Amino acid sequence: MAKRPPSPVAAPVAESAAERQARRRERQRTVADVRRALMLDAARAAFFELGLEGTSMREIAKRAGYTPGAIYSYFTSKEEIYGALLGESLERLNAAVAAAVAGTAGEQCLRAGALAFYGFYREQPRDLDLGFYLFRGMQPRGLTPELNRRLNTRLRDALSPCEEALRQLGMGEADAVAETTALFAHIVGLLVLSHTGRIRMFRQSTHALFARYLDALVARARPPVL
Amino acid sequence: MAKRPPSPVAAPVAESAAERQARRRERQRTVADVRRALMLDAARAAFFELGLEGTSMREIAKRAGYTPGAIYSYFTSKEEIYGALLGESLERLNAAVAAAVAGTAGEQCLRAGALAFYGFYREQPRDLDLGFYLFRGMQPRGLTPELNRRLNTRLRDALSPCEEALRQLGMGEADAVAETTALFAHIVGLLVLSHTGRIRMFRQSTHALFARYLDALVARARPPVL
Amino acid sequence: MAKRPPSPVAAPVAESAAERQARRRERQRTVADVRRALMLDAARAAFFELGLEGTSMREIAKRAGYTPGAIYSYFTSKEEIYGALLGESLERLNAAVAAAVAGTAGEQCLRAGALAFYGFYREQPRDLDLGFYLFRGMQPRGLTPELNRRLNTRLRDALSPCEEALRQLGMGEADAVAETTALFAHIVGLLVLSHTGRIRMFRQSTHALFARYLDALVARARPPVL
Amino acid sequence: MAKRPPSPVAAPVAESAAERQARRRERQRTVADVRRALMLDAARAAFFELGLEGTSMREIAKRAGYTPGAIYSYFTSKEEIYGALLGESLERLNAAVAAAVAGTAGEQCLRAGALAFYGFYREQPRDLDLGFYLFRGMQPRGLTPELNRRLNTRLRDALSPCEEALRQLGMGEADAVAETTALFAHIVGLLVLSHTGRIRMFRQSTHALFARYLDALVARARPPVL
DNA sequence: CATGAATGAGAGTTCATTCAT
DNA sequence: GATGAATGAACTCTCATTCAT
Repeated sequence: MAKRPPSPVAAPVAESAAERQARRRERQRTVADVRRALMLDAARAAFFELGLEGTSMREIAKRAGYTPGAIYSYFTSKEEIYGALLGESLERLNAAVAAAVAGTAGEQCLRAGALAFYGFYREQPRDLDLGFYLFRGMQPRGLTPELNRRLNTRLRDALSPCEEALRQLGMGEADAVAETTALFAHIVGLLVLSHTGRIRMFRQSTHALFARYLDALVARARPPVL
Repeated sequence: MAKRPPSPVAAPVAESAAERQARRRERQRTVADVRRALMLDAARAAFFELGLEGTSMREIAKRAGYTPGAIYSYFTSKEEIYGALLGESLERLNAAVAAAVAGTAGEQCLRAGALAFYGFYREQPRDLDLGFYLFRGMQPRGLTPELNRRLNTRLRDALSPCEEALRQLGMGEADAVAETTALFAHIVGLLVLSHTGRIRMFRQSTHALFARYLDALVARARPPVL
Repeated sequence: MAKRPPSPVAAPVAESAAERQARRRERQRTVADVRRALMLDAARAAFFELGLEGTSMREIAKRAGYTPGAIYSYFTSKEEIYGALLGESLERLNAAVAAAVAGTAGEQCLRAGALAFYGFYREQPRDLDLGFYLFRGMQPRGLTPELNRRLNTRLRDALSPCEEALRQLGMGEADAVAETTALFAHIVGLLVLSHTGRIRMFRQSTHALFARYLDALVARARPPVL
Repeated sequence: MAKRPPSPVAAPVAESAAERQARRRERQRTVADVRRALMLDAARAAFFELGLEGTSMREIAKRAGYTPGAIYSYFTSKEEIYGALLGESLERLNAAVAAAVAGTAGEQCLRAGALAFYGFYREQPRDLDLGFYLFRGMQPRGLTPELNRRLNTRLRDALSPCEEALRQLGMGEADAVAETTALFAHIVGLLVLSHTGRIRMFRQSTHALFARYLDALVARARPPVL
């Protein structure tokens, strides 16, 4: 991070005007970076506390100890802040995963890495919001509890044929429910990834992935006969 | 109230005042229903085009051919509109699933039902937004394509240990990538369901479900030695 | 109230067309009066419960069992309702006073009448609102309790010279406070009456009345020397 | 932060950067105060012209030469404006009273103070509205002059027993009318003070005060026989 | 670089009143 | 006479962003 290269042979004499200017520019850039980071800290704290859409530029500025206008010296828009925050979130994610898999291999590595990834977002949902452009932090606001229950029921209704089929295929009660829930989650996950364009980075076809999941599920439900 | 003098010789076809009033009321209710549906159509179109949070009451009114105040004759708030729209979305979902599984059983039913569920949201992402309160607020605008690519890379980096582990366990190249992507989707799906409270309706523990998924994945990666 | 004059020589034969029409008109007017009264009842109840400015035409209509438009068949505007309500309030006031003074005379009458007048408004502040065009029922809304206290203090400060003077003139502590409060009330009362034009009906000069009050107060404070 | 290179030969008159900044801050605060006062002026003018509830933030902004949003840099809500205006009104009241009683004592002080208090509100009724939350909402518009006259008559009717009693007790015609009017004003004043909670600040009972007034009135009406 | 006042657009909601039916 | 949908204007307040200083 220290951008000033150690001058190997420090000239005892006065530095040239050009050198002085270069050093000054560098120092300024460092100061600017610090302040930028300070604002990002404020923004992250605000986002995590108030949600993406509950956070105004005023709020960020206040928390950073600046006035609204000052932010625009470091970021061109609110969205740029969002982008910077997302980048930083991903660095933390990578660090968490790397720490978890350090010194492991094979199955242990798979389990550790997957759990770290899962745990990262599990513990800090706001990072998930950040990662998938989710406003409002996915809270059911304004829906009466009763309406919410009714809607949940209908959602579950749509999955009941699958649940019933799993039982028909010989699955136990508890397993059928668990597998239906997992199926539901898998579908939602695939779709969120698909709609946010995240799945493209794996060059995978959403359809193919889903077909694959279904095959494995059927295999689990109808165990090898022999 | 009956202003019509009693006709001494009531024609058998003439309807009574009460009947007329009843018919009038019904007609009005129908008209009201039609207009309510009209507004819902406008709201759905607006939501689908502008996103949930980009849609204002003014916009809905304009699309429906009304002034803002008129909406409040049919809905008490913006959130009620959202609720109505969500309810209707779920009805369409159930209809789609029911049609797909009609006359099937066992594995065929499982596959048909799951595919219908998946396909419903696949084809109309806004229904997914609706169903999971996904307010997509900031999207690409602030994210330059180049930044987006860089972020995607970092996201993928976080999953590379798992991918590598799968290969170590003997999985082929293509399978390893596919399973990693599927793992990613499964995690995101579980988390979205968890944060929106949808998983509660199955009375399942997110952690247990994830452990189960991991076990199955390991089993797939390291086939029975027999 | 019965508007139909008793027909002295009731013709046993059928009444003329003109008579019939007259009777019908009268009946209709009676019906209309009843409905008007019904709406006034609803309006009064709403005003008394929600205050003058918290009451909307919708609210009045709902309480009367009608739709908003219907009101306009009986009143040309919200303000006309207010006028009618005020008239009716004054009738109740007169009835209350009349009942109180019935069978009294002299001092007893004075005391009974004044107390009845006072008690009428004391018990039902909304009638006071009505009588003096006071919106919001005179509640200090939106002022923090602390600010309210501060302002009250400043108001009292403005009266403290008078209080001090009363003590200087020989009045006891308690009496001085009481007389200051009474002075305050008298001033406010005179001004409210003056600004609402109510004092004109007595053809009295506000100034003269206030001078008179002051003279009496001085006399009370400095009792006759002899 | 100091961008000015240190002047090797500091002129004794040159102010330091800190001084300059302090001066700048003060100037800005003064400017802000001026603008705040400007907005208060606009608000007062609007209130005085349109009444408290007829004045919107838009109106205030327009009169101050700003857009609605600008007001919120100086006041957090409409009610805060109201509070500030009321506070300022009370300061003017205190100044007026203080000026009037300066150098007086005893009876002279009592008369001067009371008259100043009375005169302050007499000359500017809107200050009275401000001080007692008198939102005059409906006023004459809906009350035709003729209806107003009729209502005034009924109001006077309610007081006629008292007027008559005063005459019975030996009071002259003119005095009876004056005392009745004064009684009316006193009642209204007490009630307004009571309903706005202003009487509480004197820790006086409205009832006791009214009884006291009545006693004094009776004493005036029936002079000591001696 | 930082300020902070100001903009301008827009948010959801309410209301008295009108008028075709 | 009554309905009730609809209007149109208004309401308070919030926000990202700009810009002279």
